[in-house]
Amino acid sequence: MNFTQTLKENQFKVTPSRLEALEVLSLSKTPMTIEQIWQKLVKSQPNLVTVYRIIKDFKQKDLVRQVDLQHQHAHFELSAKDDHHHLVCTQCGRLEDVPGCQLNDLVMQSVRRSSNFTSTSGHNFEIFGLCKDCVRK
Amino acid sequence: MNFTQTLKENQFKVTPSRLEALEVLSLSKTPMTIEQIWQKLVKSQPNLVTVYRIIKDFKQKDLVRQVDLQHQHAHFELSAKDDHHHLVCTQCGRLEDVPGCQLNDLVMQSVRRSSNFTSTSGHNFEIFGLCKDCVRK
DNA sequence: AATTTAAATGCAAATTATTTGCATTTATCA
DNA sequence: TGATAAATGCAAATAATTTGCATTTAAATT
Repeated sequence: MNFTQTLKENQFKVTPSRLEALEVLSLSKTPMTIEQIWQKLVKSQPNLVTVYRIIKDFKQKDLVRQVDLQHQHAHFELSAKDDHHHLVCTQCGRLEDVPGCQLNDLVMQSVRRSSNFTSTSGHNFEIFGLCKDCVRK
Repeated sequence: MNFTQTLKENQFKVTPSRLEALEVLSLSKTPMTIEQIWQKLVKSQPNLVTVYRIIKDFKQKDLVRQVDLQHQHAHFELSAKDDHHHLVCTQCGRLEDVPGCQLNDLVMQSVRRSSNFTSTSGHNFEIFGLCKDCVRK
């Protein structure tokens, strides 16, 4: 995928931080916090505030989606990644991707029945429980 | 529902704040923030910190579930309420309950296929989009 | 009913996450 | 190459949540 093009298509100026942010997100197998993204931005080394702003703008343009794992901070992942959901350990935070998404019919059905909404931009589906390590304790 | 009994069953001391918190949550049609719960606690008038602690303890015992609407603070609702999910407006925050939950099979299937998890305590499913008022603008 | 005790609460202060204001720099376009 | 609007950095503000510690209270025991 061409990050420069992605940025241009979304009316963003092509800056080193934004390019590297896209790269970092695309390489990550799990949703990342702002702090985690920031630490991976070794080439551009932007200010933490800049990372907040970049990700916020990406979210607004639906380039990334926000994932809430009920930790103490938001997580983000590229929207371009395959639709999937997550298993989250409520004790240690351990995370597992659940590949594939069988929710699209349900989403459409929900919208069809709604009187306030006629379209959607995305959805989140997280499953909480104890991972095998935490069950032992 | 008998709130005193609910508290005792969960090894909580029966205090005015906890009783009223359960009452307030049970009367609410939408998930509430800590601040909103606090403002409704007119009889017991506890400190805001106490509300944080009460809800945290309730969550630990699965009396309430946390709902993330991607606003700037967490929301909570009684677990006893029917399993359902939410339509959330990404612009104005407008919220609509989607009654019923057809996700249990999917949750069980996900767990069956997982190597790290063998059980779950709950799940969240939120659908994001623009409500009809915000679409107009 | 009075006494004991662990748990619950209040208050002040700390911590963490996120945002804002403003001055400076930089990507883009004429 | 120069002009300009957007992007960035830095300091400080705000918002959400947590912690420490002293005091109060529910409930178990006498």
